[in-house]
Amino acid sequence: MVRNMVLTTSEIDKLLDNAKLRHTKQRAQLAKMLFKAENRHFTAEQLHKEARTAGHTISLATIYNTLHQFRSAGLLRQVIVEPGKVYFDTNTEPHHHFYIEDDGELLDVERNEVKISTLPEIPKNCNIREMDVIIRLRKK
Amino acid sequence: MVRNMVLTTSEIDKLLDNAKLRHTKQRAQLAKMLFKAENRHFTAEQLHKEARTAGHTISLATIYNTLHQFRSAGLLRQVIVEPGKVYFDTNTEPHHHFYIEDDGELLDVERNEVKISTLPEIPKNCNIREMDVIIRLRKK
DNA sequence: AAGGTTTTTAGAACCATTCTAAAAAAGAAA
DNA sequence: TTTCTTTTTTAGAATGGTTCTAAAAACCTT
Ligand SMILES: [Mn+2]
Ligand SMILES: [Mn+2]
Ligand SMILES: [Zn+2]
Ligand SMILES: [Zn+2]
Repeated sequence: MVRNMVLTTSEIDKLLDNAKLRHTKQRAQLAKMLFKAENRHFTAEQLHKEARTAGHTISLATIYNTLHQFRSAGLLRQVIVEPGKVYFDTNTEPHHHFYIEDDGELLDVERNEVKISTLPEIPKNCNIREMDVIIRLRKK
Repeated sequence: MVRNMVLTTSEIDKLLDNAKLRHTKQRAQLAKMLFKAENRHFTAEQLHKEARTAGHTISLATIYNTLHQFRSAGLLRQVIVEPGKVYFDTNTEPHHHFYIEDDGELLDVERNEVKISTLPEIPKNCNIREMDVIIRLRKK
């Protein structure tokens, strides 16, 4: 998918088709807000506020529904760094995070920026699903 | 602190003294439940249920109060791996975790079992507070 | 346009956690 | 021990992010 600019209408159509989701006003608006050049980390409520500010009429329930649908389609992933709050991430490549605790900001760390040379033995009967590295930061 | 057995009454006294907490029945009961030979990972509600089962009369509010006090005293740390739920950990050494997603179980990974040879550049004006590695597992 | 299906929505429900404020316990002073 | 002050415990209310419910709106096919 092209990602070096705002998506065109036909690119949004394609995105929703690929995700096997019907083309609705709300899904198109959210797709357009989310899938631009830069990756983003955000919560459902932040996105809701942003959509309303942009003049879109969309309920919080639809934000949640759509985010989960995008996630099932592999367009978003979740990041858990704080109790009682879920971040969504447009970067679906395996990667890691800085978390600036002072203001709740997440920053990407490319996978190759953290070189892990030794791994512990995995418990029997288990497979690795994912490995998260979270580097928690405080501002000086 | 001795940790290769159940704590004696005087060891619990010492633990509460060090934490600058008054010696109450509830705090002593919880300390005795928590600080044994093996480290534990648990939620507040799990601990509440366990305390009631052991015949102790203690409210959930006191469980939360005490866990936070123990944490401030450096006797416990929190682990965040799932939305809407906080795990407490009696292992306060820097270390990492396996998280078995199927049954919500946390397992310790010693710090030296994960060798990290390259770290990304830390954003300006920030210091590392902590680094968490969570290896998410699924049962075969 | 009609009919059947999916989506959106407002508001209720949920649930782990925190808060409130009153009763109980602890400690100090006498 | 009695009294006084401070801290702790507690039941239950409140909170807040998320999910659920079920009815209205939008969508798609015929
Ligand atoms: Mn939020
Ligand atoms: Mn719990
Ligand atoms: Zn990211
Ligand atoms: Zn641990």
